[in-house]
Amino acid sequence: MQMSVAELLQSENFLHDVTIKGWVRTFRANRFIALNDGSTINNIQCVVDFENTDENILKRITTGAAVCLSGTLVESQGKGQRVEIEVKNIEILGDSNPEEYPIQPKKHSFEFLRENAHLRVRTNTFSAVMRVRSALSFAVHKYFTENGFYNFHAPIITGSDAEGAGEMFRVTAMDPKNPATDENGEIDFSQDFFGKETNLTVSGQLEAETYAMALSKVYTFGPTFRAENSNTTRHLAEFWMIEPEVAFNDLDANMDLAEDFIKSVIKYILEHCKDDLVFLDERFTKEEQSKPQLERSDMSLLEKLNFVVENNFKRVTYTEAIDILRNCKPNKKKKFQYIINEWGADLQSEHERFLVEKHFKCPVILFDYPANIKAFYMRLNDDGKTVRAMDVLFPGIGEIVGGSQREERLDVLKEKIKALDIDEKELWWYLDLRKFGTAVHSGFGLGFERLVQFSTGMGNIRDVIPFPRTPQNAEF
RNA sequence: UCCUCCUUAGCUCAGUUGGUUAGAGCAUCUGACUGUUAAUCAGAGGGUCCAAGGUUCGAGUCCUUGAGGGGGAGCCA
Repeated sequence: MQMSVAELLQSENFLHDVTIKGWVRTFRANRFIALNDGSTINNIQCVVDFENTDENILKRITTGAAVCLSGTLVESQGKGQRVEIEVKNIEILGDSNPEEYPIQPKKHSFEFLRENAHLRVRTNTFSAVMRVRSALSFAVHKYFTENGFYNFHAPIITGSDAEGAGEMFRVTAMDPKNPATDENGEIDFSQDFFGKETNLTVSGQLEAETYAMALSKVYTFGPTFRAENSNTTRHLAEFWMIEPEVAFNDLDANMDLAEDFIKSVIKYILEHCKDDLVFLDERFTKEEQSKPQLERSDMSLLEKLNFVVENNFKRVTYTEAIDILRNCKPNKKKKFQYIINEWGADLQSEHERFLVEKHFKCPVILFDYPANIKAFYMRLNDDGKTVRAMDVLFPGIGEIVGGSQREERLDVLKEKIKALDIDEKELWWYLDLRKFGTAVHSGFGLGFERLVQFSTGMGNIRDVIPFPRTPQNAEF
């Protein structure tokens, strides 16, 4: 009977004739194979009768080798594990030359493992992170499905350049050495594949709005591309974004949704990824201990996750936040790099961090931002100077959600578009939504990798996605 | 894009004020041992000190330029 490591470790009975396939993590004392198949963070100990085993086979049991073992699941004679496999037969499926295999049974730096991203998932940390990532992804679909949302696949290739969410990657089928040109020598996109200039999507929001205005509750969860030259621990050029959009929701309902959604998916992994989270919790604690005392987190990873699930996010208007910041110690003592003097200033990450990590000490939702620092589609408040925007700020990673109530009034939206010098014709279909059966509606974007970062305690966003794409890096 | 730090053995890292033959732990190989938990013990092999140029009697060490990487900032999710 072929079984996974996870199944065997949970087995209540001792079993004869079990077969298991996996990769060797360590081979100790010519006798003990620690075998892992990715089904769990834990290895199963497989005891080889080395005195009666061909020496040529024993030599091929090396770190990284793929093997098929069969034998009996028995109570372990040693400490450290409940059960183990008494091996009767060994088959080497795939050798792993120990002189060349980069993953050793020791601590590697994340930088080194990033260069070996095709092999790094064979380590405890990365396999744990990727299992949690998978569980979170499932929890996202589960939450929305159970709450009456329809999954909507937004296009990856987009023809509108009015999304305003940053630099885009151009999509073209033209020969870069010999592109079609018009009579002035300019590149003529009308001769390109789509007959117009096209890019990879930076957001599915505008398209999601169209679907929300028919299906009421929709969400997209897909790849998103930004050609920004961002070199930080929380930016990727290719990342996965979750964007719900709900007809008839105002900003309050939008904030309720964001908070309930985040709590729900974190609760899901707390219930379903216990072993992985316990491991990541220990890893996180060890890493924190190597940091200077001031920068250390005062909660463990599991404490942070439970805290988020059990406590309400603090909701504060931009105006209130400015008041708090203007009167806080670091501002008065000029400890901030950017001093907050007046209403209207854009908040820097040092200010967001202060509010979340020092002042409120919990997740914070900031809302009602000045109109001029936010996107054109956000609904203008009656005060004429703020918009119904909201950001969810998390400790350690900053902005995890950015969203808003959308401007549903045609005349107001048209004026905004005009003021920002955006070509109205580009957005004809977006404006149609306001012409035909317009309604209050809201939504937000949540960076999936930032959620995985928070959930796993990983410091660098490049370590929570299988193959990170960043400036100057698209290996694998 | 800006600021800052780093680049020495397969990996992680030491290397003093510029001074003879560049070190350690782990890994690998050889041998011993065998109920181990990143096994242990003994021995061996392993280096274009990121690259180019410069200062100097002498450069891993100082200077300049370049490349790659980390952290921070901006942009944002």
